[in-house]
Amino acid sequence: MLQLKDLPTPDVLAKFAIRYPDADVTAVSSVLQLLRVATDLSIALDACLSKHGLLQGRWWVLILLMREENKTSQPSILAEKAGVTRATMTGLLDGLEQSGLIARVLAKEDRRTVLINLTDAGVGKLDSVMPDYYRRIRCCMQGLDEEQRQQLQKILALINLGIPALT
Amino acid sequence: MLQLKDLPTPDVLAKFAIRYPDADVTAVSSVLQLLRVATDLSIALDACLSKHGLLQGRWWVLILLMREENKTSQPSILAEKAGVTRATMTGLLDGLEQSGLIARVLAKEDRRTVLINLTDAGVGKLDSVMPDYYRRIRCCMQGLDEEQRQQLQKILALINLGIPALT
DNA sequence: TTGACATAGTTAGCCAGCTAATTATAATGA
DNA sequence: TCATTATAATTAGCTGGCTAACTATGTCAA
Repeated sequence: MLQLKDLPTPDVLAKFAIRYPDADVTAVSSVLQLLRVATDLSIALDACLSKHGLLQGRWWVLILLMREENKTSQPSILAEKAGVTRATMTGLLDGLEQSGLIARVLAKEDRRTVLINLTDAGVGKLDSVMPDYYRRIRCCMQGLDEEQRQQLQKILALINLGIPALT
Repeated sequence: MLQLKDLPTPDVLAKFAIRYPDADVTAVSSVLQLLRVATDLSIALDACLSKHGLLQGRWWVLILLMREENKTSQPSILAEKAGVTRATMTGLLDGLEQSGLIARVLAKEDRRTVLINLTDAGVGKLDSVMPDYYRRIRCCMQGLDEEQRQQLQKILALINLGIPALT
């Protein structure tokens, strides 16, 4: 995702709206600001993860495993939940296995499947990352009171409703 | 950016909040939903661009040039405004030049700089993409009235304030 | 039983970002 | 003046996504 450092000023938007009458100025500026804030957030959180030697993809796999009762799952399920292809998940798991944060174990009941285990080292890694990560999220949301957080969630849900119609 | 298909349910969040007391549950769920909606939006808009044979990076360069009075700029300035490195901008411009949408012209006053011109074909490409793009944005924001759009912008600005403190 | 199909995971190769090093030109100060 | 430093753009090589093709295993119906 691009960082969109230079959002259009109102007069630039207005000029584009003259050339392209389909433009809904307040919709466009809202969407661009939304994309921009999300990108900046994502970059800032990436920086936090990389301080701990992690990238977003691998970190998310650790979280997904941590959610499981027995800290175990399968590559295809992890891929689905993380929103990446199975090929990409293979690569993520390769990296995590090399770092000793997960272990691959062959399943007995179906020899096609591989079970992915979060190791103690993996749990330890999360225990060192998550407090830092959560502290940062708390910090950047501290300017919003509970009502504003609910407003945000409601508005995001409304936008989300419109997304399927785009495809 | 990951697609985050599987956001934590409230009870998963609560369990994590027990292990990691720094977690601010409503902050975390707001941020995750924000990232998720933004990613989905970005993916949907990418799909729109790719129908027209464009990728986000190249398309954004065309827009930046279109904003200029004389439809001209420089690689380093474009890189800064698009939030990519100059090396990446070189690659984006290579692609656009091959498609004939921009032209490189050597500057006379400083022979280190290259002037980038949006060609007529480049303008034509924007003229075919933008109406479609704007129509989609209008469509996904149509569920929000003017007041909600303003609320969103205000809330995003508040979050944005907190981001610098993260780094 | 066995041939067709489905599923799990991996491999190979592409692409668009990135950093670091390189080339060419300009600006500056002893 | 000319050595040093700064700047503009590019090139080379890395990485983590992707798609498509492949291997191995399981399922199911004729």
